[in-house]
Amino acid sequence: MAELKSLGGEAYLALPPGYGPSAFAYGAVRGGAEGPRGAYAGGGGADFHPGALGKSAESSGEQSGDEEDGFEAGVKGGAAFEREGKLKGGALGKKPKEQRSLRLSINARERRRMHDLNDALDGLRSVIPYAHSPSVRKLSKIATLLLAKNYILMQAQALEEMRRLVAYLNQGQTLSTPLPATLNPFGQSAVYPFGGAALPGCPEKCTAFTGAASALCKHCNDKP
DNA sequence: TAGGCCATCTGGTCCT
DNA sequence: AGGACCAGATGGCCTA
Repeated sequence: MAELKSLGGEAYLALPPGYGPSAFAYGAVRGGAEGPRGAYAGGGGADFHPGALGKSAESSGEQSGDEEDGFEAGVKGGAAFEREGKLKGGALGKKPKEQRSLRLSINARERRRMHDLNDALDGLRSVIPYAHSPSVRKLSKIATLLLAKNYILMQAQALEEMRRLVAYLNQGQTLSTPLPATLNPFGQSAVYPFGGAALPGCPEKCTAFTGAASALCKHCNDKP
């Protein structure tokens, strides 16, 4: 988290209570960051055959073994399935063997879908600035999403501040000139909250800025 | 041991 | 009809 704050200089990359350091920065790898735990080694299915679901096959669509593995009697959901004694196909009057085959196919698709989702989350993690050390536990899903959101907000504000600085440096131009729509994806009313009040210590210069202490403002930095 | 996180199964719903 | 998406349920693993 320290790394995050150092990048932004502010707390935009901080997570809400509960998703903070305790959520992922233990400094301990949980079964190996990309290790067995993440490799669907067993997952939930009590009788699920771990070996058949290696990471290599998950999102590639190669679920050749799906039709066999995972549907032993004791599988978690399978138990429910047995209990219910019905499913879509059953209602349609399919033979039990066809029902089972259809169910396995649906399960495999869902598994693949979730693996793709996890791959996307991994991709998101890879571009979020946090400690990517093997000694640091992988960000949880919720932490990844919250951190990504804050990171986007931080980048948006930095961009806005940079634009205002450019306008300020170009003294000849009107500081209040709105940015072209093409350069302001958030429109006139930005989604990120910061006001336009002058900084107390720098009223004559910082009215053009956002109201937040700015590392980009020379006057703010000069004044004690 | 409790709580957090996760993978998987499942049935329902919506869309093509 | 088949596929995608979703939410609930279940159970395993890990950490405090």
